[in-house]
Order: sequence, then C-alpha cells, then structure tokens
Amino acid sequence: MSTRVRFAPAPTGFLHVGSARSALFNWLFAQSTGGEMILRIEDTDAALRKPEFIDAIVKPLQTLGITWDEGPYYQSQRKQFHVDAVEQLVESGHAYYCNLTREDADRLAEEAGLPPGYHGWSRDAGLPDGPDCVVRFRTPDDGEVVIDDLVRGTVRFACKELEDFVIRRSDGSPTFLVANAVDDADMGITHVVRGEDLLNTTPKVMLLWDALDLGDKPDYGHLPLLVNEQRKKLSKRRDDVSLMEFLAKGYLPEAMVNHLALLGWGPPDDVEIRPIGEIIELFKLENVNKGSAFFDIAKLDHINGTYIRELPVERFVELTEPFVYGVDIDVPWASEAFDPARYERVAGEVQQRVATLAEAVDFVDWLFVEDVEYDLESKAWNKSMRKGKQVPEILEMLASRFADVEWSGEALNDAVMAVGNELGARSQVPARIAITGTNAGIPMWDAVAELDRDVVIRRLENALTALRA
RNA sequence: GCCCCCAUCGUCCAGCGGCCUAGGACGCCUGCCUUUCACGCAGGUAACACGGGUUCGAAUCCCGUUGGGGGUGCCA
Repeated sequence: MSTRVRFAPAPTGFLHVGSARSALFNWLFAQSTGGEMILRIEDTDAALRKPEFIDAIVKPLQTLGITWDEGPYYQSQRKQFHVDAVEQLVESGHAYYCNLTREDADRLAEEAGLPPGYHGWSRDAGLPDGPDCVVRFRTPDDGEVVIDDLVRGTVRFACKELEDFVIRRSDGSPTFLVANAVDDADMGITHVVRGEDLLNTTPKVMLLWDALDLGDKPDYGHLPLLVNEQRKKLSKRRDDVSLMEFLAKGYLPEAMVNHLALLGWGPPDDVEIRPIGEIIELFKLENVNKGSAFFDIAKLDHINGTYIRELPVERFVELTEPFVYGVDIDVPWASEAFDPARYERVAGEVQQRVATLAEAVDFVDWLFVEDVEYDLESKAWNKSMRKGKQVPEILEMLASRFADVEWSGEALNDAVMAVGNELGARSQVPARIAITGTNAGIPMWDAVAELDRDVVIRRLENALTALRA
C-alpha cells in the first residue's frame, strides 16, 4: 500500500521552524517511501481564516523545496462534512448537547470537590440544541485507547481520563478533532506524522474515528519537540522561530533543511552535511528518536557556512545582493558609494568567511564608507592597538610612507612588511585595524589600493589619534 | 493536581545485550598553516541521571526514584 501523509498546520501568521520540521519529516517520509503528501490548512477556528496567513505557510515551504502532491485543502471549506459528522454522532448517541460554559464546568467541579475539568454534567440531561449549546463527545467510561506510535512505541490512555470533549462550538463550528478524523479518513491518510504536543489529542481522534465508523485508522508517529536553551517548546513569544526570518538573515534554504533534518534524526553513517537526495534515501521514520532537540544556532551557522562556501562565487554574489544593496536591511554606507565591481572582486574571499549571507556586509563595509569607526572597548583594539608593540610608530611610519608609495596592492603590502621588519614588530594587524576597523577580514591590500590614497592615510592618522586620546 | 512523553559529552546525532578503554559532528581549548581573520590539518576537553533487578555479561531489557518536557481550551 502506498503511503499518504499530510502536513496540516494551523495558519497562525507565519511558518514556525517547528512546523517546518514537521513538514520536512512528513515530506522525507513520503519521498523515501514513494508516497504522497498533501497540504491541509487547519482553519476551523474563524480567527485563523485570513488569506495572508496561507501565503505565510505556502511560500516558506516552497522556498525550502518541500513539495506536496495535493492541496492546499482548507478545513473550513469542508465544514459541512464535519457538521454532518457531529450530527451523526449526536444521533447515534455518541455525543450530546451541553449548555454549560467553561466557567460553569469549573465551578461545578470545584463545588463537587472534583479535579478541574468537565465531568459529564450534561451527559444524560437530554438537552435540546440551542444557541449557547456545544456538542460534547461521550467518552467511554472504561477501557483504553492504545496507540502503536511509530516513533514512541505503544502508548496507552485510559478512557476514564478523557473528559467529554467539545466537538462543536456554540457557534456551530466543529472543532479540529472532528475535522481531523473526517478529513484524514476522506483523504486516505495512511500515516500521521506530527509533533509530540499533539500526542494527547490522538486518543480523542481515534475514539471519534471508531464512533464515526471511518474504517482503518492511519498509523501515528509523534516527533520530538524542538526546544530552546531552557528546554521549553520553541515559542513565538520567547524565541526566534520564524522560518522566513532565518532566511531573511541569510540562512540558505538547503542549509536550513539539512539542519532541521538532523534534529531528531541522524544518518547511519554519521555524515551530517549532505544533499537532500541522500537524506531522503537514508531517512527512516523508525529511526527518529524520542527526546526533544535543541534548535542550536551555532550548529546551524556551521552548516550554513559550509553550504555557502560550496556555492559558485557568482551565485554567492547574486545571493548577497539583497544584503549589500541594502534591500530590507540597513547598510552602513551611502547607497551611491557602493561599487558592485569592487564587491565582486572581493566576494570570493568574503564567501570563505561568512556563516550567513547577511555577514557579507560586515566584511566589506570599510570599502564603501568614508571613515571607519574604532571600537575602543573591543578586545582587538585593546590587544593589538593599545597593548601592541610599537603601534604608534607603525602607524606613523605607514602614514608617511603611504604618501608616496606606489599605489598598488603589492607595493602597499611590501611597505607594511618593511615597516614591521624595521621595527621588529607585527605591522599587519595595526594597519588592518586602522584601515578596516577590525582585526578580522579578507586579504586586504589589493582592495586597499582601490581606495583613495588620502582616505587611507587619514584612517591611519585617525587610528593614531584614537590611540593617543 | 491529574494524564502522557522523555532521559548517552554543554549541544545534535551513533550505539538496539558482548565489537564500548562509549563513536561522529557543533562548540570550546592547543598546535600547524599564516605578519589578519577564516578555511584546512593534527591533537585535546567532555556523557551513559540515580537506585534496584534480569543476565555469564547492560549505555542497551524490567521496576522504582529523581530530573526535564508536553497536555489538561468552545486553539490546533
């Protein structure tokens, strides 16, 4: 039997990295088993029904290269099926009307000295439907629901622990639990792969499934959650979780996908950074582990840097254009000062040094600004300038020699080396800091030769002034 | 509170009863390369939460404890 999975996000305004990971694992499973994946938007809650929210899911998935064979389907458009299902459940005695609000239920529980929750108050009241009525599912009093989870193994839930949950809101709209069962059945879903946060809802859906007589149930596989450094589920409020924002910061989609695939799963041969085709081949849902995984930016940076370095230089230039041209981001130089040709000449060296595309700006800013700024509190300044050997002398000599040295990269480099040798000190770092503002960067003298002589000399003098201040 | 899940280096992954003096990757540290930084290369640091079983033998199986997480909505 061919596999068929679905990625079924609630549209909340943007694609969460956790959701992206779920989508990816569904996709990897479908691809590796030669199956299909469908995209279904779970918008049973009216508040989630906004067209712009759909784009916020579809676009990132496309960017990541996560494809689907059908959809997007919208649960809201299948509402009638869900309404019918609810009606069927009421008629068959599996569900009943209830006119209590959440507050009523809490109060009744407290008065009865019962734990919080709904205790079947209206179960046998035989209430008619009404404007403020919800429909609740009558959970079995005993027995258990057993899930043979593909990643977790057997999980059991005692039915008596399951309260009579709401399947239709008082506004008449069915909840996602019904929609889930009905749609998964109608759409022929064979495997439900999703986050562990939904594990507790699974027995409810299974109960509905049986009550609705929907036939064979899909297999379930609950993925470990993605967590932050505090080991809490990644959340919109506390953490950076917007996939698009990562891409906007200069993480490559391929790197993002590679990193995500490594959270909760690992290739048998320990080769972590590899093409998606190989990941598909090696992926096995049974090998997904159970413990939650920390979304580690440092590791992402490493993977991203590796992918960036593998790019053809022209491609790197192309990809960094939105950043160096200041599209959507601020750039430290005046836009007319940017020289694309000059940028292209150094791009190859920049490419070897960045972890994200956005960082390219930091490596070339000194080529396009008038004067560089010195961070007098920085470690580099303190170590190489303030405490460096004969730094004032180096800067003075360079300023004076640069006044009449041949203005070429080679000659400039020779002059710097000569000064260092004459003084018995390392002259490169002080010169670099004075001219570029920092001790880390690309091989510089050819690029320096492209700057005006007086600009370079002025920077050497500025650094000297800053040093003596 | 109750229900459910989880537990190997700081982090991610390997380990599926003997091959484990616990392996790889990221990070961190050292050295080489280099009169910058990075890459690369060579090293190093660092873990089976604890306690009981089962077994000739346990990181691997079972139970308990502890710790962490998720759920407990007329959100999904």
